[in-house]
Amino acid sequence: MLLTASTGMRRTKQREVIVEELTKLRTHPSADELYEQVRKRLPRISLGTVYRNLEILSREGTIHRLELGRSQMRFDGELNEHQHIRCMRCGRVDDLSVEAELTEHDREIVRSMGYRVLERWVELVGVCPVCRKKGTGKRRGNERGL
Amino acid sequence: MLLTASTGMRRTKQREVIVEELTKLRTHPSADELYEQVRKRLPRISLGTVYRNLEILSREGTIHRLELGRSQMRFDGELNEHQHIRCMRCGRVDDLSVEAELTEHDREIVRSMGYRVLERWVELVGVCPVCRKKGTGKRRGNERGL
DNA sequence: TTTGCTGCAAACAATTTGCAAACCG
DNA sequence: CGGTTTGCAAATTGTTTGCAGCAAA
Repeated sequence: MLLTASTGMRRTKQREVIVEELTKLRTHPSADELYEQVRKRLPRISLGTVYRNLEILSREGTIHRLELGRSQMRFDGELNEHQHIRCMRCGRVDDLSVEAELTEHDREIVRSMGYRVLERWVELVGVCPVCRKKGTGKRRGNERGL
Repeated sequence: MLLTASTGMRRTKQREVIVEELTKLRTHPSADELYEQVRKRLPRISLGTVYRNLEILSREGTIHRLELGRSQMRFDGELNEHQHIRCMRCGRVDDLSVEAELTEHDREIVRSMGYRVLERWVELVGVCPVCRKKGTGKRRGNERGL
């Protein structure tokens, strides 16, 4: 496991197993699913511990938190609108119009997986101008820019 | 407002105002934000009514529910992984490797908006092979396929 | 008059937090 | 030892649901 020194993070059995099982699973598990998996090796671990570690580990850049699940749903009166840019700090969502069409090759991949695609969702995640002015605040481990 | 006839939907003041305010707001409001807005015109409306209407209206295709907010967060031990395909019926998420690079023109647009982009998220939403076999179930208003 | 719809409150589900004990360095 | 981390339980937050009365069609 990376990052134990400078960050003040400690190496605990729980954290170790959480990372191991998460790396092993290739299913993008939810916190709860991962909890069930980890529990097979550490029956007395609590769900809260799993949540706390996922939070810390993703902040340190050891794991990745799929930002698709922001806690709130959002609605739009405009139909056929699937491109947005979202601020990861304040949750603000703005419209966007970028290309990102699927190639025929892409379609073929999807077909071969047996999926029927109904929506294409392109979302850029970043920091909005307002939050950028407010200064850094809580930064992610691997902030690089695209 | 569309769709009142065949669907058995009724035209109520609440529904009318909800659609009006949602169309007026260009901010992709959360249910709660929309509730606050609607309350200025209908002070006695309940949050439950707003939720129920958003559900009905999006099922009928009058508004769009941004699927970015599925209720659970998901985690990944693999970093730099941002392309997925998700089943809208069962929530299953599979890896995917499609193009969808940003063009230089796209980058310019984003820059001009003042955003700093840290993640590019491409998600295809559809129906997975398992759910397709299970048959149609609850269908969306405007299912077309991409 | 027949359902669908509403307000209200209670129920749920995912996640977070307070606290005292246990543990890492 | 001193600060982190843990297990547990209670608290929060966003969303859904049961119900009795109200109101469109």
